[in-house]
Amino acid sequence: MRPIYHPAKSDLSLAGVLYALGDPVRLEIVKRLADVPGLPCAAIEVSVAKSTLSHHFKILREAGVIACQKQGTQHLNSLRIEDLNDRFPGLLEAVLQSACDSSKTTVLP
Amino acid sequence: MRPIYHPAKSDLSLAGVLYALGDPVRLEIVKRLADVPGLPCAAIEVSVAKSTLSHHFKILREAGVIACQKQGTQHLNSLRIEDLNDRFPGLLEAVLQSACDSSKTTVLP
DNA sequence: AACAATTGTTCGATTTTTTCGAACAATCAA
DNA sequence: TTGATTGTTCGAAAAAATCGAACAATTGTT
Repeated sequence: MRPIYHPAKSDLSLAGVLYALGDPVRLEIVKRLADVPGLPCAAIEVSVAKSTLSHHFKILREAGVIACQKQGTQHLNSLRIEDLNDRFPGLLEAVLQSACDSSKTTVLP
Repeated sequence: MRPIYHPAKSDLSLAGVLYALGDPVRLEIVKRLADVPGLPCAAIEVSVAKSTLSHHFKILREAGVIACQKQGTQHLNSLRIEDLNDRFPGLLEAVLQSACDSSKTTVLP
């Protein structure tokens, strides 16, 4: 497998990060990773096809929202909290607070 | 012309707002409106077709990011600052601060 | 009243993105 | 080896973005 691409912190763009966050499935992924860092893709329970979920992880990764590390057959994902806070102070906190405090965030159709 | 649709504050979704903000053109619109409330569409200088710009305004409006009021032939746009702050505390401030980078950071009421 | 100018929306076609299932690749365990 | 697990890639279909042209609403001018 090819090495997994991650953008440098300095290459993150606000529009790119907001775009990555602007999808219910991806927002759910981010919310879960905020609670439990290091989750594999399969630990996210959403009602989309496996290939679509893989696509969502790729969007998040290439936007710089998450980092991904191979371990065995799994890909362990975590939020790039420090990088995000450094480039966009307060953004992640605001997103996570809004995403979690309602707790009725529906991901399904 | 039909009356212009604006979602109620309670209908705003985080993913919808983030999606609306996750585009360079729309982010530029929001940035300009943060500086100068009440701008008509034509005051935004971006390199997209007029019809595309109209589409971007519609996305922002239907996500609840901006409100739009007809006055003559113009549509005066402004950010729904209070509604956004009420539903997603800290989000707009973080976005505007990162979007405007080191320049003036006049943000919230 | 016309008539044109200004501002923005809507329409139809093209391009781009998203989504899905199926096939593929990598790793581990028996 | 074989099988199970985890995730990616491929090709086609569905959805969304973009553009230019045409349209609509209002204002100003003749």
